[in-house]
Amino acid sequence: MPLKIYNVLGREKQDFVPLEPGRVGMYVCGPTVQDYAHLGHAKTYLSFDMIVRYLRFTGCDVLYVQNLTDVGHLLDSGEDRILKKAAQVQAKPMQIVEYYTRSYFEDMDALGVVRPDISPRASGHVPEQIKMIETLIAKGHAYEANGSVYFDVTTAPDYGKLSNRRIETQAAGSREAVRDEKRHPEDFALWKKAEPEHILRWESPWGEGFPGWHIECSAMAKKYLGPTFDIHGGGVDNIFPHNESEIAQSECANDADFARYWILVGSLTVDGIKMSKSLGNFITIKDALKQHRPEVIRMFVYSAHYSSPVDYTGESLTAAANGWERLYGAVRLARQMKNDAPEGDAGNAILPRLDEARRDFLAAMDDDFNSPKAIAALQELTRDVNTLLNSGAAVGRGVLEAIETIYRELGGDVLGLIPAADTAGGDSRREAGLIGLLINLRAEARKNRDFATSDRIRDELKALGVILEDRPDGTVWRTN
RNA sequence: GGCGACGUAGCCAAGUGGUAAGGCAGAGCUCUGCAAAAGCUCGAUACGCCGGUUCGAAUCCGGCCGUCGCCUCCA
Repeated sequence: MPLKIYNVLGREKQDFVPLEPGRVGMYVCGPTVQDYAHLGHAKTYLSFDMIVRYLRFTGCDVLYVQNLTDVGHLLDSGEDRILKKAAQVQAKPMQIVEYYTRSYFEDMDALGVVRPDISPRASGHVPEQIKMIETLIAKGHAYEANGSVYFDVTTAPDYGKLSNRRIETQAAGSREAVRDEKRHPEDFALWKKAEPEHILRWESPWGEGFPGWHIECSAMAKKYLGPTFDIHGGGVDNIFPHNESEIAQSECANDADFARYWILVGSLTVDGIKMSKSLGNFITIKDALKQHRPEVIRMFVYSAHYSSPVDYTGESLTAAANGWERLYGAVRLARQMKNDAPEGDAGNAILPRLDEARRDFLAAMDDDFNSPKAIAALQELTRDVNTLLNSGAAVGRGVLEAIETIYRELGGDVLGLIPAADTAGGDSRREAGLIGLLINLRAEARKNRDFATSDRIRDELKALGVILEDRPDGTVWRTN
C-alpha cells in the first residue's frame, strides 16, 4: 500500500512519490536557540521524528535537515532575539546560542528523537544567503533600500499559494508603505542594515548587516537538498509569513519548484491557549521529563494526529502515562517470561493476531502517519497478548520472541514508545539480588501465613519505588 | 475584519456515503490470603445547531453558533 501524505500545498491527501525512488530529502524548520525548548517544540519534533523513523522503517534513505536559527529572527520591537537575551544575561551572543543549542539537543536526546543528519546554523551560512539575495536582486525580485534588501512580493505570482493569503492590491499605496522603506507592506526583509549597536553583523554588498529570518531556510535547504526536494516540515504557526516567504524566495531565485510536500504540525495549547515563549505559558521539556518518562510524553503527543492541535492538561499526561503502562507492561512481561520459557511454539494461536496487528499498524501509518490509529492497533493487540501471558499456560520461547519483536519494531523503532530493553534492575545486579532476597523471604512468610511480614515487605518496597506482583508462577518486580 | 483549521460519550481520540475504533477515568465481576497486574461486563438511538442532497450522512452541500491558529515574534 502506498504511503499517503496530506500535502498542505494543495490541501489534499496525495500518494507520496519521492523525486528519486527510495530516497527522501526532508527539511524541517528548527528552533530559534534563545531559550529552553518547551512541550510545543516537543510536539513538532516528535512528530517529524515519527515521520522520519517510519520512512526509514519502510526502507527509504532519508536525508533529514533541520536548521538552528541563531541570527536574524527579530522581535517585533526590531531587536534580534539572540542579542536581546545576550544583553539580559550579559553574555556573548554566541554563548547564548551555544548554551541553548546544547540544551535543545539534550532535550531531544532525552525524548529519544533521532538527530537530524545535518543541523545547519544560520550564522554559518551567511555567504550562501548573500549569494541568494544577489540572485534575487539580479532577477528583479528584490531591491535595496538604505542598506537593507527587501523581497518584492508582487514579482512572485504564486505568493500566498501555501497559506491561501493573497496580496491586497490596494494595500500597495497605503500610508504605511510610503513611510516605510518597503515598496509594499507585504514585502519582507532579506537583509537588514546593522545599526551601530548591533553585534552580529556581516559584510555584504549593501554594507554591514545581517540576514532576515526567512532567507536562511531557503539558502540552507538549497545547499543540502538542492533547489527541489521532497518534504518540508514545520509548525503550522509558521505557515505565514515564514513558509510562504521561503517558497517565494526559493522559487524565484532557483527557477524551480521548492518543496513538493508540505507537512505542517498542529500547535500545542495549554488550557486552550497556544504554548509559546512570548506568552510565557510554556512548560519546558526538562520540567516535563521530571514528571514523566520520555515514552509517556511521546505517547501523549502521538495520541492525536500530528496535524491536530493538542491541548495540554495534567490529566492528559496522566492518561497517557496509564495507557503507556499497560502497553509496556505486556512487553515487560513477555521479556520476563522469555528468561525461562520452554522451547517450542506453545501459544502460537496468537501469531495470526500479531500479523493482523502489524497490518493494521502499517495501514494506519501509511495513511498520513495516523499514529492514534496505529497505537490503537497495538492496544487491541495488547489485550490479546495479556490474555495469553496471564492465562497460566506455557508460552514457547519462539512465540514470546515474536511478541517482543512486533512491539520492538512498531512500538519501539517507529514510535519510540517501547524501550529496547527493560532497564529495571539491569543497572544494578546488587539491587536485583537484594530484591530477590526479599521476595524469597516474603514467599516464606506467605507460606507460613505470616501476612503481617509479607505485607510489610511489599509495602516498604513500594515506598522505595519497587512494586511486587504475585503471579501464579511466582512474584515479579518492577520499578515505577 | 481577512485567511486556515476544528466542533464525536465525563475526558482524550479514530472514523470522508452504509449503519459509531481505541485509550483514560468510573461501576460491577473473575483471579488473589489481601493487594497489584491482567481479563470480562456496563457507556454516545448518537457524532455543535438547523435545513438540503441521497435508498442511506458523523461523513457531501448551504446557513447559523462556538473554539482554536495565523495575519506581529513563536515549532
